Amino acid sequence: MDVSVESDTNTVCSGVTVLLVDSDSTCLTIISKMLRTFGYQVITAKRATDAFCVIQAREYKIDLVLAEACLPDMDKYELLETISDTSGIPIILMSADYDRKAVVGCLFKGAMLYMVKPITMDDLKNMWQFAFVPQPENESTVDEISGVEDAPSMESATGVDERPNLRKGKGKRKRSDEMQGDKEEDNDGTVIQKKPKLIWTDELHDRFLQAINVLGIKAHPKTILELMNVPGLKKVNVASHLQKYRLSLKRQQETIQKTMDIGSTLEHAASNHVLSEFDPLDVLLNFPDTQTMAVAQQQDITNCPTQENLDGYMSVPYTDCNQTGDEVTNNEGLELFQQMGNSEGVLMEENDIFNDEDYTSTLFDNFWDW
DNA sequence: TACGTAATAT
DNA sequence: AATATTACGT
Repeated sequence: MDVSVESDTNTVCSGVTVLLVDSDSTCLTIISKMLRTFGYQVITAKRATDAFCVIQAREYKIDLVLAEACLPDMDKYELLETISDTSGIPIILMSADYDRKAVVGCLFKGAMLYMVKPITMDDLKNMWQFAFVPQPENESTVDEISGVEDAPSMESATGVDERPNLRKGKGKRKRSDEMQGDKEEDNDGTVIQKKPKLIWTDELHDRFLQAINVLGIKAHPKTILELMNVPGLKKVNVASHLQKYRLSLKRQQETIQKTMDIGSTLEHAASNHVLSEFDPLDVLLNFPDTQTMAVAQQQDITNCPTQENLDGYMSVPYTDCNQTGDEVTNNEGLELFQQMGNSEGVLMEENDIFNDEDYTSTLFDNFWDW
């Protein structure tokens, strides 16, 4: 060991929180240890999407992202776009392969530094300084063009985020009394963030519905996933949601069946002059239970509660997120669908598409009108 | 291997 | 309550 770590070197980095992203467990462990040796606070993630979730969750103030350039779930340029551009957190990339073009490309895309593995202690020693390099405001470029004024991003309402986050005093992070399952700490004391649950926002769910509409009978988890084309969304997410969706469909059908049964009995009774003075249809409409059922059936059966959630998932720019190579289908509908999702990084106009009554079909109409 | 379903866990 | 995970049969 030619690098000796002195105690005063420790203090230099001790306020800097690094989000370490590497799919390789060994790298993750080693680099994490090295970082902690210098006094960095380390949060680890194995996938780009996990890292993104950590950042979006804003539970920790990340000063620096140190990420392996080759991650299984995201291309390095996409990683830079999604994380660096949206959060403004400085990103340092690392990789074993040293392709000059790639390095320059990453720098051009906003990376602070591209380090070639293996990472040495020296590589990490001064890395904290990047947390203090002012980041360009890249959100303004779009707004300047469109002439729209800066919309205050609402998460600044927390009023805290001033990066870099050098804690005064030796501020310990939240301790175990506040940890309820989504976090844990390994034997090193390295904080490991478990992947947060996916929240099916209205937008996400709409996209899901659209995919199902387009696919029709071929709507299976895999195909839906591909068609939705949402970074970070996994097949299991879709499968789980699909299961729930189908269950609710089934319940809906049963409800309809019940109403029809009641209707027919009433009709039957009326024809037997038991209730001859009532118009069966009228009875049906005014019969409290059946009415509720009819109303219930009109509503969107799958309306997930709106929550303040990972705007992350939907605010991710969709453009260029198909490096993972979606198979292009010849289906016209599919192409339309893709275009639509990729057009603006916005899924759908926020107008009054989403009203209660049968907004599925409204959406679908809108889809074809696109 | 992917899928669907039910049961169960978080 | 919503979502994730697991087990198991297809």
